[in-house]
Amino acid sequence: MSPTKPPVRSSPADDALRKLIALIEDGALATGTFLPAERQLAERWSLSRVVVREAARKLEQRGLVSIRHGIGVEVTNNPALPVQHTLERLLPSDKERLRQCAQARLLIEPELAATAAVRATPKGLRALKANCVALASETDLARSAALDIAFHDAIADLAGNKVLAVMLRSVAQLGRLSREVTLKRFGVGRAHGYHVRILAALTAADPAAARKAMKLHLEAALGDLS
Amino acid sequence: MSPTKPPVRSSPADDALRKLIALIEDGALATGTFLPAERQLAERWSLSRVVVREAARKLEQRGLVSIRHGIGVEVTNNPALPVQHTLERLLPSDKERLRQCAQARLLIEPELAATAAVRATPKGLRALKANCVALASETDLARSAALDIAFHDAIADLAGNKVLAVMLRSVAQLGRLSREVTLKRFGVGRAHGYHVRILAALTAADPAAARKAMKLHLEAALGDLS
DNA sequence: TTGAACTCACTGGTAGGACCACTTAACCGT
DNA sequence: ACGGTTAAGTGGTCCTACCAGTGAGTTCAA
Repeated sequence: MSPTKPPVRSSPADDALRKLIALIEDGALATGTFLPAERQLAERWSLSRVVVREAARKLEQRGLVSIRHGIGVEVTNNPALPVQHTLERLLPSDKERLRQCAQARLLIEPELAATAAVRATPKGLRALKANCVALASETDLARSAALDIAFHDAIADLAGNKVLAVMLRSVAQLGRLSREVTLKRFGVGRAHGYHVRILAALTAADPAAARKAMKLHLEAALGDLS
Repeated sequence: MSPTKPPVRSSPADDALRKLIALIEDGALATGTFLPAERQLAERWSLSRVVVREAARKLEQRGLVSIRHGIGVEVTNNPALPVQHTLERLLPSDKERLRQCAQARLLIEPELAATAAVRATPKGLRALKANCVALASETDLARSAALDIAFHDAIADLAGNKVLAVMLRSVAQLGRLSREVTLKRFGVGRAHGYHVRILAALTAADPAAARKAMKLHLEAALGDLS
């Protein structure tokens, strides 16, 4: 009798998940802001709190939000997080994980740098330069590491390949602590020097030079691990 | 007074998640088998059904299991799945996603092939050969595509870098349908020819030849997209 | 005998209400 | 002005009942 039954496949949980994703991606919920409370969303959408909860959990697993007990659900939008989880599970040994991440970076990043050299925009270059300046005068270790990662992320974004960008971001964040060790041992000066050279190659729109500079940088930084 | 309070941070949900992960990774629950019913696990561990549920959902998001209404929770162990989700969300456009995945594969796979050439074991090579033989005589399109993906996955495993392997697996599965199109248009013959050449290079333990053969294979297959 | 429909006992999915645990900020007495 | 208390907000957990798919066994008619 009712031909609309079979075709529709929506379940309440899927609906809630989709709605939340839409809210976040449409910019209605910017990163750093908080989602409405679970109870509110449940009432507003006429759903039980359970389904809202599960939708939020899925978002958390996908790196879109961060759920904090007693605080709320914060929009983080870190697509690299699920990849990090996967790699941490697959490679429990810190040492081996870092080694393979290093290998991956050595393969991916020089190519990203080369691509970025030909696709860089003035705006992007200015941001990289600002990062370099900030790194030079930064004394706090954690912030230095964050700036370092941001520099590499920005280059990946400039290259325009989101697939490679999210992969790089994942492995880079996984090696975050080891990077702090390196920075502590050698200071930020060495990293800053390499960054400047990479930036120069990008500004000159010289792919070969960018590739080479990035390769040298990584080999120096990653060589410290052994 | 009680110094044991602050240090312990375990929450019921985390406990359940950890227990399930342990069960799966220790081999107590092989892939393809089913987890005990939610109600059973809840009673067995003296937890509410909610926390067991949430643990199962997290496992699903991480690609470890697949939850099916009315059936049960099946262990799948597909670490590439979360990465696929991420990429699908980041690149909604099929065309652009495939283009960037192709670029990523072109960068990663030749290097994996080269590494595999020097690290291949007799057992691994036999498996690859069996895959080649199966592909040659396979007529079903979907199964052919699956064999194709399996061939590339096996090479990634031989290379020994799980980071790159999971990345490759993700992008390869994302391009699964486009691959079926290619296979349909050109038949399995062409793909089989390339695979044979790659296998020969691996058997000869010749990294340069393996790299080149893989590069040719990808360029041929991916060129069909344009 | 065969086969199609039904029944029933599973599975996960949803609902609603009560309460626990954590955070924050406002409040109040010292 | 300070420090502890309180209260209201958040997510976290529990319980119980019920809804919704799935599959196997049963029944009964052709």
